[in-house]
Amino acid sequence: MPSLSERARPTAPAQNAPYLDDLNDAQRDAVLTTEGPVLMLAGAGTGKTKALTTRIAHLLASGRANPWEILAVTFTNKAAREMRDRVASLVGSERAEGLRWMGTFHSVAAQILRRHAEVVGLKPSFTIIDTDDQIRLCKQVIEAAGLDEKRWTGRGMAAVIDGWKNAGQRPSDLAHHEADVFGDGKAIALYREYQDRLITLNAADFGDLLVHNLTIFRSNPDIQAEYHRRFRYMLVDEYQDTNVAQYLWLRLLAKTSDDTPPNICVVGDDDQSIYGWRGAEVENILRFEKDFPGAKVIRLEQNYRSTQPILNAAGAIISNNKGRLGKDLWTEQEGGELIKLRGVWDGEEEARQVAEDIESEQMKGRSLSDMAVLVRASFQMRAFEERFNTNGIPYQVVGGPRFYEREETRDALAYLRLVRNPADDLSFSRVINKPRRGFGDKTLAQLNVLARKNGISMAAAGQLMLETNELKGKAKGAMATFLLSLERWAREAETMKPAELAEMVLEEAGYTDYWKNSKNVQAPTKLENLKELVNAASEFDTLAGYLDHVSLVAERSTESEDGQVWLMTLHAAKGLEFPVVFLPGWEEEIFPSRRSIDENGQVGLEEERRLAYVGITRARESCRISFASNRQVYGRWQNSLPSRFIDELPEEEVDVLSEPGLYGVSAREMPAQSRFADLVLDDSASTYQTPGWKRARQYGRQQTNEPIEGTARLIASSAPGDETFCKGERVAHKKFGEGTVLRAEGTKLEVEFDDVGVKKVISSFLTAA
DNA sequence: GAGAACTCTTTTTTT
DNA sequence: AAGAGTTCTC
Repeated sequence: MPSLSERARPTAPAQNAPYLDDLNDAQRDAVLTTEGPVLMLAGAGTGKTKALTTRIAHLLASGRANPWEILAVTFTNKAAREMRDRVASLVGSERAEGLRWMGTFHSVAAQILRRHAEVVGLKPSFTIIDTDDQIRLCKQVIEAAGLDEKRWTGRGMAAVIDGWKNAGQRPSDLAHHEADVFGDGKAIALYREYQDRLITLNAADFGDLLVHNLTIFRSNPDIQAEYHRRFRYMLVDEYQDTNVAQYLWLRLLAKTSDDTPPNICVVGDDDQSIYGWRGAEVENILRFEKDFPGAKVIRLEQNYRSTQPILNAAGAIISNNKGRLGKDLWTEQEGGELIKLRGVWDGEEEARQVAEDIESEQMKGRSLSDMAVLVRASFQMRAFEERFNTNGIPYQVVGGPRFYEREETRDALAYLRLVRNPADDLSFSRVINKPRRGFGDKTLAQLNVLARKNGISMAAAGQLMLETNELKGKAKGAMATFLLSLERWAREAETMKPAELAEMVLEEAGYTDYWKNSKNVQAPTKLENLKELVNAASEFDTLAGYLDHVSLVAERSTESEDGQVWLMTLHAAKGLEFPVVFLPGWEEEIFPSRRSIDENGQVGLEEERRLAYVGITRARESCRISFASNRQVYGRWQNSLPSRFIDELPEEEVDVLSEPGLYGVSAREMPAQSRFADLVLDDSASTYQTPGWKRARQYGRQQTNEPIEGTARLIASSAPGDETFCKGERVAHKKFGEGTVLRAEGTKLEVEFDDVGVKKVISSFLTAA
């Protein structure tokens, strides 16, 4: 192996290169420290991608590495694409094209696995199955094991297996007691059976891509060494989101025979680790310096995105987390709008207020696409969509159903997968009777049994049934035709372009006609989608390349439109920024999400808090947080308390816009220590002491320009002197329906509602029934 | 094998 | 509430 000095062959005086000019000191340091391990701790909005891409450009421009010697991994295709584009703009597209090891963890791992598939018992043509197929396969395994399918679901089993794969564990790596986590003590056996079936199917799930890589590297040191030598420089984006398998994978690739420190640069922000629920380990980043002794830690703390109040608010919230590496974001900007906080009566009201705010910003000349509504969970989106529709505000949802998850695209792809890999029984059973060919459940079960018994694929079993004359009448002819077509398509696939092939297969299989003849109202759309699918295939030269693309690039419809408000989850917003950000639904149980805390306690809470941090730091100029007193969840009304994160906001950075008295829970229900307890209407007609309140009252509406129609009414009706109700009386409530008063203390009542159970309410919200 | 009636589930999401 | 999935019925 050539020594470091021989390898380095600078062609340009690096320190003067033009691409270094608009970097700050920390960024420049991150670019120029090319040798040895580097941990780049990059806070939100500190120019991380810039540093990363400039670093790659520098490695190329200075002659330290050829494009194919750089491994650069990200989590999403979007991030990979952005990285490639930005490197291209620095060093030209030819050199950027050569970065063939730049991509997602999964796509790089898939490339490696294709070359060494035999090592783990796969053929290079293996199929990459998605979550849906994974669940279906799990279901089959559960059924075959004779377990109660009600109790043990495919989804549950897939989740357990995913967890193990995220941790890099194969069946043989598991401790015996792990068998108890699922399926009556059969968890490990089920896992093993699942893996066996995958091999028979010549298929790998997403987790396998990484886990098989680990197996390959560990059992073949020469292969491991080959890749280690190849990847002279390694870069990892969003390191805080890596799971154990990815971590081990990186360590294997970075491992030198002589303990030379590897040239690995990881970039991340422990405060933005929000994917723990899918196996990410913040510990990986917290431990980096131990893992890679002598690592240089570079902190990017100058923020180029947000105003000081926004940074202060975000910083105050995140400081409640323990075990952080610690960063302090600062900005050269001065002043800026305070965080606006508003409490409202219910979810609809909240949406109405946000819509009004958006319209008033628009009136001031702000583009709609400069504003984003970021919610904790997607069910919260509906209220906003409805409101935006009634107000005629154009909006775009990020996320949602993906192209490649639709029925018709999955069917079409199943046909193509089957052409490439006849052993793919999942695809086989998906399309064998679509369009109808006269194969019912019976025949399918028969095929399955035969295939299992002989250890052959269902297609082969079909052939066998033809030869033994087990099929009769229509089914016989149909099976013969289908199998012959498959063979023919496979031959054609060798020469035909994927797009032509796809068109031909769908046509000859009768799949296109299937939708043409369908009375389904969506049939025309589905036909459109099929066309689009064929279209997409025309960008690829090989069927293999195309299928890998659709498996690994679950592209969401991301074409951003100008003049549309953004609506997305906090998770989807990571890495993005907007001048105006709305953060609705800051209520206990919703945000922080109850489930998160139930399942992961303090750890879960801290992740929720990081989510709050991510949310606030998306805002450039204006950040508006709101919470509602009542909300409909799963079709039931429930009342809620302001999120604890609201209490963690620094008072001096917050402007409270709510009107007093609108909050419909009693003061008793507020956590006693809450500084915002004052927001709640209480017996003594309340004192409002927080600075925000004082400001709000002092300046009133003139300053905030926030007419609150709905609440004004509510306030008026909750004035003292309201009617009161007695125990046992029947009452009616706008949202909760009718009920009986259980207890009455002044204006505060406990009512048992017929539909929604016992609630504490204030008399002003009730009428006699 | 299709349609109706029923039950169940319901976060965040990439690959 | 609503969608998905399942079961039942014809």
